[in-house]
Amino acid sequence: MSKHPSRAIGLPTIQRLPLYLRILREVRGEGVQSISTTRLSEALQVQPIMVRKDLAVTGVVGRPRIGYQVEELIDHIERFIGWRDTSSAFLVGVGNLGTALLGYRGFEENGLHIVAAFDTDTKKIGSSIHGRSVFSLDRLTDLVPRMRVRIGILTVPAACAQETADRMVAAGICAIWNFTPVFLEVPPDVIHHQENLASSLAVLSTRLRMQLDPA
Amino acid sequence: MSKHPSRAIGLPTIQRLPLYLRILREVRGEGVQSISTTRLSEALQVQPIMVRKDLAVTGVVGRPRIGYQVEELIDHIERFIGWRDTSSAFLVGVGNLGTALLGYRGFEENGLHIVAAFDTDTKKIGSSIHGRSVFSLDRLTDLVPRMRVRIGILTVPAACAQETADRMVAAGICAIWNFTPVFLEVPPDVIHHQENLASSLAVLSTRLRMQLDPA
DNA sequence: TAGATTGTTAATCGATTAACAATC
DNA sequence: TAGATTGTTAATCGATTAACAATC
Repeated sequence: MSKHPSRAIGLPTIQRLPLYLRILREVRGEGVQSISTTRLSEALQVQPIMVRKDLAVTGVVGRPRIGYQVEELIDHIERFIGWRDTSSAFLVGVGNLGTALLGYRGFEENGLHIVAAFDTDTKKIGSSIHGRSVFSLDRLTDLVPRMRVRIGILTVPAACAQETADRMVAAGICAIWNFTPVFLEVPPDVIHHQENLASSLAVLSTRLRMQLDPA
Repeated sequence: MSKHPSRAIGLPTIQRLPLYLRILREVRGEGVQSISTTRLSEALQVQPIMVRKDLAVTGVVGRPRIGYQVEELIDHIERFIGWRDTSSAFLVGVGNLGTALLGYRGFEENGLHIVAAFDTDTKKIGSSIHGRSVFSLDRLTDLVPRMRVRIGILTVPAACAQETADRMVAAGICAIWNFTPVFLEVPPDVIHHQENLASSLAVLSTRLRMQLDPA
């Protein structure tokens, strides 16, 4: 029961943990029992010391000469991230992106279960998309507490992002995963995490521009 | 014609540039002519000094007391990122995510034009999705040079990610935007940028876990 | 002019990397 | 035992923030 230092875990570290997890699950599938940071660092193309530093935040302990027990390491990472037991989520906004996320398999293996979707379009309400019912947005207030859902995935058009977020908050959602390009204002106790394709594209575009036109 | 220091622009800076751009386009639409870093920093909830540092990399020059010319600033940011003239891209893998990206409007305004899609599924080949034709993957080698496409968007299943990336590279693609969770091996002159939903989810999940169970 | 804002130079902070003792 | 690997402590590097002179 290692007590983590409780505060100030770096964001980069948290972002790398799922990358290790993916490799670990892969080698577990191959029957590998233990693994060294050297091996992990090769797969991810980072320095071994960084891997050790990252893994340390989960409280896992390795053995010199041997490395880490794969099973134990997976367990520690999953616990640290909060992926050990599945969280339920609602998805609001069944457009292109919303539909795609409903069909995405990767969430389940990372402890996220989208239990239902919401929209304001009467043509969509009552239908079922990738096995999940689409409810009227009006039902949110009712269903969030009843189904004890804490996570809301926001995939509505930018124009109604803030308004929809407000409704999520009012319904009792604890964390909003925001796929719109809008900077939301939410109360300080509500977790807000924004996904930003434009930022990501900018990295790609800038590199490409620099390669073609170094100046 | 300010010459940027050419090397070592921080990644965080590049990722923030599109965020400024979004605000700037918004205020331009309202007829605003000039804007201060104070104003921008409020909209994005970052420090004003960071905004000035970020904008400086684009070579734009502001005026004390006034701020920056909105139009000029937009122009500089777009040029820096390489969004001034549109780049053509191919999308490979027309599953859930691929389909959603084909329907996403945001790319066009950020200088990315997806001109066609590719797949190996004969049921999809020959069809049209969100206005773009779906070709057989075999046509990639032929069409990349012919249409002078430099960017490839990879949305195939994880199992065939590396193989498909290899075909992109062989066809002459310069930059791969990888939406699979696979760490690709590509030649050093090929730009590779990986999108990772799991990393992003981990940030949200960890915060939620820490809020519920601080220890 | 007075004062708000830019842009530069220095200080702080955090993340990555290096060095090395401990250990199986 | 010898040697590979962990984990800790120190050094480096880069990004953010602070201070302040320059300027419109």
